[in-house]
Amino acid sequence: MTLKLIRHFDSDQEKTPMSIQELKLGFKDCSDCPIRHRAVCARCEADELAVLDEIKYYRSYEAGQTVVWSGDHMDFVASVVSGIATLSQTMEDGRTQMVGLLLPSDFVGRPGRDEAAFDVTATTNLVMCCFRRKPFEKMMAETPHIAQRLLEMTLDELDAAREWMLLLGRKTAREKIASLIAIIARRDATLTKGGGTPKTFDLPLTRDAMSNYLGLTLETVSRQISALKKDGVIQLEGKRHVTIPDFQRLLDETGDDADGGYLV
Amino acid sequence: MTLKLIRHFDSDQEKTPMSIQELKLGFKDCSDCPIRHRAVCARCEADELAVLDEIKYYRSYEAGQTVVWSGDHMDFVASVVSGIATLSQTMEDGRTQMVGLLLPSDFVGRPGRDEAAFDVTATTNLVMCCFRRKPFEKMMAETPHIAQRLLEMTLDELDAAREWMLLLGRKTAREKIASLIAIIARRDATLTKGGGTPKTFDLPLTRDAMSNYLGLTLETVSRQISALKKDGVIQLEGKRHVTIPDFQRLLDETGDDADGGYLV
DNA sequence: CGACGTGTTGATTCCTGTCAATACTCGTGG
DNA sequence: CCACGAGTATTGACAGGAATCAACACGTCG
Repeated sequence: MTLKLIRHFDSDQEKTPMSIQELKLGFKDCSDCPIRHRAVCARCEADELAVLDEIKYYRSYEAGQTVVWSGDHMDFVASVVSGIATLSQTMEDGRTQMVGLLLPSDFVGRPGRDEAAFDVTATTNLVMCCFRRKPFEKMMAETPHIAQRLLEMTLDELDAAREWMLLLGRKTAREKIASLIAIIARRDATLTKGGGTPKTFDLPLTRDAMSNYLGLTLETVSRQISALKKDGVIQLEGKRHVTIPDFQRLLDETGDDADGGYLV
Repeated sequence: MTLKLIRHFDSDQEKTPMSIQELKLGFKDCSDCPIRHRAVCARCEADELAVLDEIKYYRSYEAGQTVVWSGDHMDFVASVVSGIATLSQTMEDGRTQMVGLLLPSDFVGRPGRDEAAFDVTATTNLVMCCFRRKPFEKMMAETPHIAQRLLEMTLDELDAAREWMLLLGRKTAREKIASLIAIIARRDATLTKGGGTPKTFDLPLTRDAMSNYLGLTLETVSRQISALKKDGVIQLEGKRHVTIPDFQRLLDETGDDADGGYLV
């Protein structure tokens, strides 16, 4: 377990801002920020960052905590700095569907709306860089660099959502699992610069979270992972650590086009 | 059948721009345009419209025609002026999933990308207001009104895509059909100002298109429509004309929250 | 040790897909 | 005028894949 320097907030308690020092983020200011060149602030100049700095504060959550509930009042928007969060929807009878997977640099919240449309949950320990909503909106209207970057990010998310819709609507359970593993493997490769073979990484999601991502039950997820393992498409050490001996073999199982559209 | 004044283009033929007059659009310029206040140009001032006017041209397609194929080069972006188009993805073995339903005022194409990511098909006769991509991108960088509106529209689309993901991943066939009919009924009510009971309208999609929207087969769509009819949730005249005697009853079948989040 | 969270596996059900036959509408052409 | 075909839709029989219900394994933590 990591040190308990990351504080725990109950969602109905008043949350207090922290300074960078308190959080032990590992960086001092925006120029050292790990998401500096990918987040909503990516295009900002030094003077623009200074303005952002005025309205920002850090907040952290422990794995499993809810960041906001659908329908809650949200007085901030935020960027994920580290960790993973999920966006999800729940029906009255408890069926839930994940509708977004938020990774470092991803944006949470919607300018112009003060009510959360989805549940946001931290699936790992999570640090977010929050901006007070009103000043952020004002700044968006004044500094095109932010609005431009946000548009670009939103268009990317929309594309991803549409790929995801194909998966949910038309893929078999086996194809869904293969697709998810391929997505995670690709992302891991870009983060760690590990483009080699075999690819090795940890699944950052529980079976239950995977089932919510894929529109399956957790039993089906477990069965299909076992099947892919039995067929030699993946190898498992423990429950989470995956090795992919032949990435093309995995891609063949996803049902996607041979050339994929992605660079591998 | 409408007059054949709307010209037909084969997708591999050179497409020629048309003037407003040729197309018999029923309006003379942007200020009379039916989508003036909802499309990407909604926030533009008169002088900005004048610039847009320089780079725009109209194009029309007959029902069933493909507007662009996924992977095609696209030298324009566009707004739907009238008619309905769909965005869809197809897997190698022919399985297809609709990922967007484009109604009047909706935007097609992505600034900064010259290759279509999805198939765009006209499901009814369709008129689009096209902008040459390069000058449009230049203009976006210079006139915040366009970028602002596009961001707003893209965020709306992302929200809609996420609702759709819940439908695809977790709803039963019956709930999917009820949801689709409710969506169409709501939209029809906003267009025709017909908020009354019973609601009556035509389904603008074939059974096959509905199945692609919902991630079902057309047989299942047909069966569930028959079932809803048998149970008195909807009434049918012919194949397409629907009457909803009790809208709340229909909403109860969608699986959504009782209060819906939508104003009815 | 026992409780709990997480994950695997088995038996069974049932919803939806698949394959197939038929009906209806609309245009076309003999 | 009617036969014919194409496109659209309905319905039935059947199979199969995923959900459901249930038992059990494993590791961690108190």
